[in-house]
Amino acid sequence: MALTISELARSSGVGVETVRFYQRKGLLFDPRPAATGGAKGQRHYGEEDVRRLRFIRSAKAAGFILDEIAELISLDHTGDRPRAREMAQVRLAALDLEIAGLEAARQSLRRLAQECAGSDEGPCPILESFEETASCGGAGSKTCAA
Amino acid sequence: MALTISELARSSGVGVETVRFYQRKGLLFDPRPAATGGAKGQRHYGEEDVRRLRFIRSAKAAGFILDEIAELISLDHTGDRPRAREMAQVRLAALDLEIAGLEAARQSLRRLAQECAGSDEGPCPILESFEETASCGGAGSKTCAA
DNA sequence: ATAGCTTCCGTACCATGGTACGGAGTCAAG
DNA sequence: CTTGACTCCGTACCATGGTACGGAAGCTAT
Repeated sequence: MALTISELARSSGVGVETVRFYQRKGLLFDPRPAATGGAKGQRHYGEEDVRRLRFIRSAKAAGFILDEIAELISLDHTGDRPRAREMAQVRLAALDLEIAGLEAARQSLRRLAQECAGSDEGPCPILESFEETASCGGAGSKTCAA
Repeated sequence: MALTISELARSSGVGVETVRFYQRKGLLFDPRPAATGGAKGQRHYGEEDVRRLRFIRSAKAAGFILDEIAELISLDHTGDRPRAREMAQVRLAALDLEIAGLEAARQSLRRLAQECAGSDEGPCPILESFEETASCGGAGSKTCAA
């Protein structure tokens, strides 16, 4: 129940340097305000830190950027529900677009993989295999959503 | 049928600077080898360039990075089908993981949005709403796939 | 032929999310 | 009480994918 930084890092599958990076960003408690842990120079971590680090990983997976994650964490403290709801809904909409884009891309890609199958006969039109997927209906992650 | 760089850019919804960036990266024909267009200093673009630019956009949507897209374009010229198939399948597998991750994230996010709904009563556990989504089964894009 | 918009080109800069380095301090075991 | 591992901290560096800047040269309409 009193983890070192490397144990905390391992507990969530990130590197020590990443934990320190998150501390600098304000996503995790920073030892510099001393007075928190116990020892003078060295900080130890507990359940709360593990939970926060896991939350960061999950929120990142949902497509939030680190600055937004910082905001979410502060919202969790202040309890600003309208803002929390808004952020969730905005991200949800973007997520739906991203997923749709990736699914369209998957179709094209499957087509490419199948047409270029066999050994050497038939078509293998790499450039053409995506042709119908232009415009934002089929485009993806960063380009069209976000 | 003889576009300027800004017309080419607009035709695919990117910026002029982006087109030039792609040229530097080797994704699009580069005017510097002169002898291609017609005029001395200024280059004009045709259908081929538009198609390539659109391909880049689609391949990016499928999650290929620019270096991979450069390789795909060269494969289209050399006709190395096994390599093309391999790249498509690797990306396809990664894409399936990414989509699964994003869909898991969507569930969590929807839960968050719903629980923080209403006006002020009931729970709004921002940090907890992702708790069950740890590990790679529910993690996403960059972190777990790729 | 001169103004005013593009183009060309190199170079520099930006955000995002880390990753690495080097030196000093701390801690626990032998 | 020294050795070796781990920590702290600032600072620098990295990849990815652009975006911006500034000067020269070209194109186009008046």
